[in-house]
Amino acid sequence: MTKKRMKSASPDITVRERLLSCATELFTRKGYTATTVREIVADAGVTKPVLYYYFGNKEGIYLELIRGAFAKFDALLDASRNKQGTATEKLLHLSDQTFSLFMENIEVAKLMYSIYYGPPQGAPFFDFDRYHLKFHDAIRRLVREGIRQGEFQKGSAEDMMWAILGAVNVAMEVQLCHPEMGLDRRRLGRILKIIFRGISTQRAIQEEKLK
Amino acid sequence: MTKKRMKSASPDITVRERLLSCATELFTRKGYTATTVREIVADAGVTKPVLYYYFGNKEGIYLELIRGAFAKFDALLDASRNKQGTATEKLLHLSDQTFSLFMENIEVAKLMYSIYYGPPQGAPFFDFDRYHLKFHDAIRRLVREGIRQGEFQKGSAEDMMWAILGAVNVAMEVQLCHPEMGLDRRRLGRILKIIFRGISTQRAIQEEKLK
DNA sequence: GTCTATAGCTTGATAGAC
DNA sequence: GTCTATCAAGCTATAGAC
Repeated sequence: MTKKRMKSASPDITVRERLLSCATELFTRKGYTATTVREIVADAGVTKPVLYYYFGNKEGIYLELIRGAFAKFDALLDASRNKQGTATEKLLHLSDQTFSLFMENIEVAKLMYSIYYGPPQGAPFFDFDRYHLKFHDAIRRLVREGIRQGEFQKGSAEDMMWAILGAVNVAMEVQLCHPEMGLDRRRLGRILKIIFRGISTQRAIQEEKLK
Repeated sequence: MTKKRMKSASPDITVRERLLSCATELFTRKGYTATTVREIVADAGVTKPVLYYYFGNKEGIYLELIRGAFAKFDALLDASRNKQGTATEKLLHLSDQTFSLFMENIEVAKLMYSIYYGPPQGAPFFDFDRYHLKFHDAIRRLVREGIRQGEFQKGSAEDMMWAILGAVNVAMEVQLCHPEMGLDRRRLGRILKIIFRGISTQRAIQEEKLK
């Protein structure tokens, strides 16, 4: 069984992962169109049929990259629904988890931004907005919960949602382009605290000690 | 003089502006590389030499677009320095003005995002980050002023700056991709009020009535 | 000068041996 | 699962007709 298979002791995950990793790097750096299948397989140290075996075609490996990242995000949103605690705690946790996931997949994130904002490149369509909306909804739901519980002020849940989203969003984008600015998890947490203080009731501020 | 010049009664500004407008639309929709000088002049209803007369070359008309928008932003920052009022008022005003300028130049903004985040397209370099930093600095300066005046809490001006920037930033990006979501000037103002409540001292909250 | 046809290269994709 | 060898479609450049 383990005869001539030294390299694949950890099974074919290695080759597959290496292909995904190289594809991400190239798609991000050169763009989807400008990246050739030949380059990807050369970087991964395999031959073309290997890529076609695992992913079917060029669109396949691209979609796998994107879908893989968003599958993790879906799992994160699911887990968030079962979390215990105050709305503030849940919102902090969701934001932190989302930001961390973004950081773990920063290369894929760069690619997504490039596709989303960049010029048409013939890359297969992916509904990024669907996930934007999912995130909006998750935050809005928790904000409404906080209002119901008397934790947040009675006011526009929509406005509060945008304030929170703005903080998470700016943290992600600064990490994307200026990681040296140090907008890390800890700082994002502090920025969110500012916003929670802005939307909390006096009572909640006393109890939670948001300073 | 006005013999065969009916069209240019409002002088050649019209032609120049029309070229800029058509170039923006094409660069944005198809990308810098994919747009040809031929297409630009065809859309503008002029001939190639007209473009070369006004802008020298393809890079020239591109840089003129970008520089034109940022020149207005520079003027706005200058005007902001001479503004009277509390730090909160100044920050609201600066944010509102910046957002409005963004909206007035939304097509150019789309192009900038496409260049900034998109794949390399051989477009001439422009230092977008310099303007990011200018905006950061302007906000940070006003936040520090607010802290000195006892208007904002003693705390990290950096964190407060990011919270405010996050709101302005998310408003711009939502307008870019989802104008139908209604994140307009008025809503941005309300979102900022939330953040100001989060960073203000109790005294300032009483006086300013940030609810 | 302008146009067109074609040679030659690059690309995504596959067949079949091992 | 991975390789060698090869294909068909699309692009660029240019030779050569007009």
